[in-house]
Amino acid sequence: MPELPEAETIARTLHQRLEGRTFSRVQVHRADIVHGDPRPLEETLPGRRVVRVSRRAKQVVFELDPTAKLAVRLGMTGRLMLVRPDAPLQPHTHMQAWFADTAEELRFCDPRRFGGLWLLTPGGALTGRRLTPPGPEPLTLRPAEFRTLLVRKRPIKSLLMDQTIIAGLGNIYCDESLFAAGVHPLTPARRLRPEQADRLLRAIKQVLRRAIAARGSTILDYRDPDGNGGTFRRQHRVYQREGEKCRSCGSVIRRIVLTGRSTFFCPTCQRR
DNA sequence: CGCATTTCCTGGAGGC
DNA sequence: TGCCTCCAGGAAATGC
Repeated sequence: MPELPEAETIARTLHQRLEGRTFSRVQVHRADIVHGDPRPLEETLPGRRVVRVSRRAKQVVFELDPTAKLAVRLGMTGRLMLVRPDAPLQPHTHMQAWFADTAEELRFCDPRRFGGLWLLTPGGALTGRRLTPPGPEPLTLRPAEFRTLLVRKRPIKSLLMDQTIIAGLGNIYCDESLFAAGVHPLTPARRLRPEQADRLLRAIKQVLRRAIAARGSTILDYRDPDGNGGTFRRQHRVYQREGEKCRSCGSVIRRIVLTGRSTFFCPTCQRR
């Protein structure tokens, strides 16, 4: 499930390979995964040049010239791939794009279709699914601002999972950050002491930086544009380790369900 | 209003 | 082996 580090890895790879390239042809196989400007991508993308590929929250964003953006939400199983044009077409490939100045072909695949593409143009109408503006980026967030986000009494984990509060954290990196900070996931956010809040933000940044360095976590589906997995899973301390021993204290890692999501933590290292 | 629960969707896992 | 049911999970909609 692509979260911030996976989206960052994908965006960096695509930027390296597609910067300056101009779309020549696009084929959409499922129109219902495209949102935003209602004009078909087949007409709007060809002729536009890729100025930059970057990441915002968990989205991969293509900045184009003439001015437009293509935002890609990967959802659970979304993949952006760079392939040779003769590569066999995998099931659930919803879009293919070709370029005027490279043989590489870009494909968007998403079996579960929780993801999608948003074409954002100046003054363009917005149709289809909504792209809610994400909260602040954790890697550049200042401690003082982070503390002001923690005024709710919701459990800290459900707050960190809320993309409108803070962008880019999903189930894996929430659990790993809370462990690294020694904070119990059910702690009401407003009950965190300022020093705990500061420690949590430092933990979030460290976990994300290490995960980016490892090119993300591959559990089942995640792959980068070249089909390679990330290796951060080896460094997981709690995520999907229910019943195994805590690497710090030896206690048995527990799993609870919080707002419908599996939540893993060490009952000793993360006290209420 | 604030929070929890349900919905979307498919493939993989587990039961028998 | 094969069929069936269950379930994960991000984000939006719905419910309380």
